[in-house]
Amino acid sequence: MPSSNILVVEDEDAIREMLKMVLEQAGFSPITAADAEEAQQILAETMPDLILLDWMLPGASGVEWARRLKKEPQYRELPIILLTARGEEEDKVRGLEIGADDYMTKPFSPKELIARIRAVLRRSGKINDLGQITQGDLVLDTEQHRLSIGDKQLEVSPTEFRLMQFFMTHPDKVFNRSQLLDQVWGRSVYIEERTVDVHIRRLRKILSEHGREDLVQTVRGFGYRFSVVESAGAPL
Amino acid sequence: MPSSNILVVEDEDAIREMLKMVLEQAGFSPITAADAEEAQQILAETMPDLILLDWMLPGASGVEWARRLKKEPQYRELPIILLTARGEEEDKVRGLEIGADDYMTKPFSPKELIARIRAVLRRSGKINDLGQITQGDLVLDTEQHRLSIGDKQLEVSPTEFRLMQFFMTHPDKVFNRSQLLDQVWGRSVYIEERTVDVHIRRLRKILSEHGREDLVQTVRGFGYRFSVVESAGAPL
DNA sequence: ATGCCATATTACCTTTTTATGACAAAACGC
DNA sequence: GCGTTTTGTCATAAAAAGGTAATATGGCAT
Repeated sequence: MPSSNILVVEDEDAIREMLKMVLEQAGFSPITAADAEEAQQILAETMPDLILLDWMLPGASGVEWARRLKKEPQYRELPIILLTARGEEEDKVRGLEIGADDYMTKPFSPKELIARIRAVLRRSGKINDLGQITQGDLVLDTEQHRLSIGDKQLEVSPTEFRLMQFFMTHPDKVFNRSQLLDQVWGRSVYIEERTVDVHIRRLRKILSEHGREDLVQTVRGFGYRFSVVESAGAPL
Repeated sequence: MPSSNILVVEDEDAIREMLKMVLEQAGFSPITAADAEEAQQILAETMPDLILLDWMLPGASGVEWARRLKKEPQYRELPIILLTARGEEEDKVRGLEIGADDYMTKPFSPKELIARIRAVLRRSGKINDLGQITQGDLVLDTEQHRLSIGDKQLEVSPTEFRLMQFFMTHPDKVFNRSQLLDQVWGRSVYIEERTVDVHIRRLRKILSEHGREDLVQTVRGFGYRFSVVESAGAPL
């Protein structure tokens, strides 16, 4: 698996270098820029998987640049984590307002930074440029309309495909039956909530035939969750 | 009641439903009311963590109701976010005057709304940036509906989860059984007080299986307290 | 040492929730 | 049209959770 490219936009040399080191250490491939202009040039050449952006930048402010980025369709889905010196709520709200995916206040621990980057990357469902969504060794190809594990094709019905697509683009989050009906079947459909159970079972059956047992998890009293990470309480 | 309860008071059906969906999506548990009266009834039964209140309501105006609320000690600390169609400064000032914690003008983006709600909740010490509640090395994630210690998942039942959530959002404070029943089970439930003991025990059992022994403490004659700090009386 | 009271623990039963299997209607491909 | 697949629903089975009551334990005052 090629490592994720992280575009680091930070004007202070020391911090930029520090970030670069930390990211490399964690197995990412950082590309650095000192200001928005330089970052823009890099963007023209290569599409990173995530941007780490300093809130305060000389010239065009980082936030301003981010706002512009988020208006361009090709960059809309590019996750951005903002870095700021201050931890003021107001900033935070404004940051998230413009579409940042997360927010960190300096000083922060490298550990936390890495954790958040991973979280954001995972949340974004890692859609690659081929229109594929990957979760673990599952690959859902929207263009080909195929779901596969490795090179094995899974035979899924249309509804199962949509359900799977929704799950894979929203991993690790619980949804109740009503939400699933809304999202997968479409709002304004009058369908028994229990029907969701049935489709979940059908999906599970197919997955289990390929040795994937616990991807779709029951959250009793609430609904279901898709997750590629271990769910059970690991034995001590 | 898996996560933070948001009481939504909004008369327009469409907007109310939209808000409900957005909030659910974000992992909150919305409870809706169409007017102040209905909202008042809900308040009598369950204490939400935050109120989203429409400025203009039929009958008793939302603002009027909010003002009354803020006079009652038990509701004083309950955060309120006002929603209004107009963006007039005058309104805003009046809104904040009566004690609203934030203010949003329609139309607003769901993302911004969520960000503000989280900001307000966080200010009141209830939730972190990611929608998680952290106490020591315990992390309760409302979105994922997971409770974990480090990367180990704890298997808890719905009631245990709610109980834990309540404890984690109200650490270091003693609650008697009646209060716990009200808060965790919801007012208007007739349940034996001793039942709380049983659930406390079940929670303790799970926690102790992961080496956390004294998080839920007995306060003889009063009730129980959750605390991650060392209980007094254990000299090194 | 004893009685009392509050909490802890255990066992049991009921209710709630989810999983499953079967079936018929609907949609689809040919 | 006709056979096949897909889909939604129901009835039932299975599992999990919740609540209660009975009992055990422990601290404390007498």
